[in-house]
Order: sequence, then structure tokens, then C-alpha cells
Amino acid sequence: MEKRVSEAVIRRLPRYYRYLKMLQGMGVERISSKSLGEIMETTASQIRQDFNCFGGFGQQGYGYHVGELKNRIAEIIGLNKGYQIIVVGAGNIGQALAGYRAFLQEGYEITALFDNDPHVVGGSVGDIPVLPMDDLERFIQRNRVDIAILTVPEQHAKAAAQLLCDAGIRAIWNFAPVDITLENLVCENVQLTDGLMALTYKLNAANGQ
Amino acid sequence: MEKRVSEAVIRRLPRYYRYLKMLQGMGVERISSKSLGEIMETTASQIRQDFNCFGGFGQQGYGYHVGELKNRIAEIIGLNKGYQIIVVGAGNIGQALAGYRAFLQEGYEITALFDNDPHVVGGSVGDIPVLPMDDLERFIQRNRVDIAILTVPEQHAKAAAQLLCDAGIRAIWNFAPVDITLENLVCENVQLTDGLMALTYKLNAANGQ
DNA sequence: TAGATTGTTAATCGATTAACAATC
DNA sequence: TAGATTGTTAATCGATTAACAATC
Repeated sequence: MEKRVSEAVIRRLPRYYRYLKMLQGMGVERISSKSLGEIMETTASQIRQDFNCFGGFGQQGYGYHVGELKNRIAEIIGLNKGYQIIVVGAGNIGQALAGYRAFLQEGYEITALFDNDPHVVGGSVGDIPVLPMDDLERFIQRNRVDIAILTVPEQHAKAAAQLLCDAGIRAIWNFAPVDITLENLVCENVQLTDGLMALTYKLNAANGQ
Repeated sequence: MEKRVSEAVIRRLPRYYRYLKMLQGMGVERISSKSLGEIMETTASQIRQDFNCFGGFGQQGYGYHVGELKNRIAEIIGLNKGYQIIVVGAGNIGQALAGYRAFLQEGYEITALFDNDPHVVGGSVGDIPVLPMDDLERFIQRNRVDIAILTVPEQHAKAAAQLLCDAGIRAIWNFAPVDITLENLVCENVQLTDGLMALTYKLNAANGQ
């Protein structure tokens, strides 16, 4: 039933969700691909093609029902299921992500942080305990963990990812500046520094370098 | 001389830089596009095409000199220039980014954070002072600021971006979950939540949803 | 019914990959 | 010189855009 979904489409799904949520919050009940395209600065064609990967949720002559479409996309992404997340590496970024409210609202719950530093182990970030790395494997075995956020220093990232994979984790959101690719595992490599450098390139290009 | 550089190529430049730095650190002096492609899990063709946007830096029959190639790419990105950065919004993420060491190593210096919360204003993050938002415009006028990191709450993001743009900022690295697009300004919208959702989709797709 | 807008097929465009002459 | 590997042109592939019949 579903066609093959390209990486480009997958990346646009959360953005559709975000705009539909905003429109719903504004009280908009129906929208055409044309209007949505204007708001999102994309083409109506692209929107209809994208939705068509998952079947038609519109009505000819009417357009799309905002609330229903939003719910359908949430379901496609899998937001209805709820997820338990651990953060591996309780440094600056790890702690910041653990305290980020927006995730909670979409059904993501962070249950524990892990670190080796005795200054943070035993403490907590908000209500979330910081546990020693030695407990990581056992924790995963005894608790449901759907996703691991990886925020350890660069030199430990590959080993930590392997450990997580061996322990049965099937999704890693990696913030270390290395590319993680492992079998039987999906991984999103964020590469913050790469993003800053891409911005830097564009800044210089815009200044007629 | 330079061809039009596509978004896809721009996004790959920092990754080339990262791998070349690693190879240099390992003492590798020369490399062919074939070997580099194997290491980076891409094709030799793509590597040669990408470099060719900026002119040829290789030598037939030999390959590329790692150190020289790394320096050329650093120069293309603009890493040789050094950048002064401010962080607007001193919450979790803002403070974490202000304390992130990796930026410093590449010539990025964070000079100030800005916030409205009296609990943080007047304090500092590491050595970096947290100043009141009211001082933002004046600070930009009196100090060199090349890039602004935007980490304010969603509802204030658009207004803060406009303020920065009006004050003369030409590059924004935006972490708020809204799309910023302004005239005369380059912007990198990070969209952390979108990334987590893309990962979620893939996790479910992998589990034979 | 007539107008609007979808779902879907066809055309276009751009990016990736392959091929190969140039040359170190 | 012969082998290796680039720079660059040509072929392929996939994604985006346009077009239009179907239909609410």
C-alpha cells in the first residue's frame, strides 16, 4: 500500500506536523495544498506528492481537514506510541536535552542520564537521575528504552554506540562529531559543528566572498 | 571561476573537513578519492565532483595531499577568518552551546549571552557574561558580532530574529522550532524536534510497521 | 450543476554516478 | 615509459514540478 518513502519526504514530515499544529492552534479547520504551500513556502505539487506516499487524506474540491491531517501525520511518524529515552553523557548538551520541555509534549519521556563523572553521577537533572555508566547495560535490560541520546565526548562515541547497540537499543540520536552507522540500528547524526560551518560558508558566500 | 555550489555540496564540506582532519591526525599524508570514498562511505565520483566546484586540488596519478586539501576546504568554508558569536536566550540549550568547546577550536568565539530572566542576567556561563536583552542592540553596535545563536522560546523567536536582523546581524543559527527566513540574512534552522521525529519514523519503519 | 481541488501520471530538472581522456 | 588517478564530460537516476482527469 505504501510507496517507498524517500529520505527527503521523511525529513519534511515533522515540518508538516509542526505547521498543521500551528494552524489548528489558530482555529483553521480546512486547508488546500495551495494555501499550505504558500504558508510553508513550498509547492502544492510537492505537498500532494508527499502525502500520496501514505494514501490520500484529502477531499477533492474541499482540500484537507487540518485536525485530521495533523493526526494522520502524527500517526505516520509514530507519535501516538510514546517513547522512553535515555541520555548517555550528562555534559552540557546532554543535560540541556534532558531538560528540554518540547519533547515531553510529543510523548517522549527521558527516564535517566548516564555518565562517568563522579561530580554528576548520583545527582539529577530536574527529576531525572544521573546514573553511572556501569549501570547502563543492566538498566536497558530491566527497563523499556526506545531511543538513546548520545552526548558523550567524541573519543568515546563509537564505543558507547556499540555498547548501546549490543544492549538492544535500536535508535540512537547522536550529537557527537562522528558518524555512527551500525547494523540493526537507526541513527540520526546531528553534527552541530557541521551545521555551524554550513552557516559560515553561506555567510561568506552572501558577502560576495 | 567557481561554479554554482548546491546546498548538497555545502552540507558535505564540513564532513570532508572533519575526515581530513582525522586523517591528518592519524599521520596520513596523501589520499585518493577512491580511498576517501571508502572511508566516508560515498563514491569517488562524488568527491571529485564536489571538489571541482572550487577548482582542482589534486594531482593526477597521486591523489590529494591531506594537509593541503584540509586547509583548502577550511578556507572555502571560511574557517581561517574567526568569528565572534552571541547567544540570544540563556536557557538550557543556550548555555550548553555557550559552553561547547569544539567551536572554540575552529575559531568561533562566544562573547556574550542575552536573556530577560533576572535569575541568570548579571551572571556568567564559564567566562561569558549574561547580559539583559535591553543591551542587545547596543552591544551589537559597539562590538563585532558575526553570528547570533538563537535559543529563545518559540513564541519569541520571530521577534528576536527580526531585532537581530535590524541591528545588522547577517547570520543566525536558530534552535527555536520555527522557520526563520529574512532578507539579507542567512539562517540555519536546526529544528531539534524535527530530527527526533525523523529518527522516530525510521525506527518504526525499521520495525516493519 | 459548476467550481474547486484532489490524486496521479507525465515532464522537467538537478544531483549522482559512470566513463574516459589528460597528465602526473 | 607504464600505472595510477585526477578533472571533466556524458549517462543515469531520483526528486520536484506541471498537467489533468477524477470527483467531491
